[in-house]
Amino acid sequence: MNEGAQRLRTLRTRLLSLAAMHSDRRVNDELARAGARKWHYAVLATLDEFGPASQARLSDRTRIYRSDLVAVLNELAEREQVERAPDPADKRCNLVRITGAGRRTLRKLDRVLAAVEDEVLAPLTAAQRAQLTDLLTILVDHHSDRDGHDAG
Amino acid sequence: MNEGAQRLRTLRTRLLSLAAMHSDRRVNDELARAGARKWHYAVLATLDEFGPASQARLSDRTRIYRSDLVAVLNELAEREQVERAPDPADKRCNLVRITGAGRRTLRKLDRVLAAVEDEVLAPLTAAQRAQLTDLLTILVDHHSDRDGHDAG
DNA sequence: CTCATATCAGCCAGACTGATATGC
DNA sequence: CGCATATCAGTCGGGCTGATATGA
Repeated sequence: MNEGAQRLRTLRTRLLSLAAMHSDRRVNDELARAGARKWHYAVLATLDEFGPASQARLSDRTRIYRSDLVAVLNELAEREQVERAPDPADKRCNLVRITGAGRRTLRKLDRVLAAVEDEVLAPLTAAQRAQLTDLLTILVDHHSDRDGHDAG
Repeated sequence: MNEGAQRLRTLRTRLLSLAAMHSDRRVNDELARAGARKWHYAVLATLDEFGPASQARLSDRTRIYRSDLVAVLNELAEREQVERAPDPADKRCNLVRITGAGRRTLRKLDRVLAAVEDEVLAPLTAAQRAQLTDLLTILVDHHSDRDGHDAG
C-alpha cells in the first residue's frame, strides 16, 4: 500500500531467519528421534576432530556458552559418550574426551544430519548448494573475525 | 581425527544457523534500540502492505502464532500504532489496522533494518547478495509450499 | 454440530548474564 | 593480587501446544 511494500518478503535478514528456522526445526526433530540434540553433536564432533579439551576450549569451538555446556556434558557423560576427568596439568580444568560409544553415536548422527541437510537443500542444484555454502561461509567467517572467536 | 572431521564447520544446516543467529542478534539489538521487536515490524509491515486484516490472517502472513499475536497487538495498540476493532461483518474477528503513528514507526524501522541488512551483508558483493537472496528465496518458498502457508 | 476466531495459561530449548568457589 | 575455569541460578524472547468461550 506504500513505498515499503514487499520489504518484509524481500528482507534478507528475514529470509535468512526463515530458512534457518526451517532447517533448525528439521535438524532438531531428526536429532530428537535419534535421542540427541544439536549441542550433543557439536560437542562430539569437536572432540573427535580436535581431541580432548577443557570445557572452556570446547565452549569456544562449539559456541555453546560455558554455563550451558555443563549440562550438556553431564548428559553425554551419563550416556558414557564422553569422559570428564580433572586435568593434572591445570587443576582448574576438566579434560573432556570422547569415548568409543561417543564415536559410534557421532557416526550415527553424522548420517542423520547428512540426510537432513540433503532434504533441506533439496530444491537447490549442486551448483547452487556450492554457492550457498560459499556465501554462508563468508558471512560466518566475517562476523567470527569481528566478534573474535577461536578459530580452532 | 577421523572421517567425520571438518563436518561441523562445513555442515550447511549449521552454517545457516550461525549466519542467521548473528543476523538475528543484530536485528534484535537494533530494533530494541528503536523500542521495537521483530514481531512489531512484521505486523506493521504486513498491515501497511495488505491493509486491515483479522488476527488470523495476520498470523498467517507474519507467521506469528495466533496465541502470541495477542500480546504483540496489545503492545502495538498501547503505543497507538495499530487499532483493533470488532469486525461488523464477522463478530468473531477483530479488524486490525495500522495508524498514522504506526506508519511513522514503520518508516523508522525500515531505515533501521536497511542499515542492519547492509551491515550483515557487508562482506558480500552486490552480485553475491543477489545470489544469496535468490537461494534463500528458493529455500523459503519450497518449504512454505510443503508446509502449506498462506501466500498472501 | 462442526468449524474458526481470539484469548489465556503454560511448556521447552536455547541465548545470554551474573555470582561464586577454586586454582593459576 | 588479577585472571581463568567450572558450576549454579536465573532471565528473556520466542516457537509451540492445549483449553476455553464465542460466534459463523
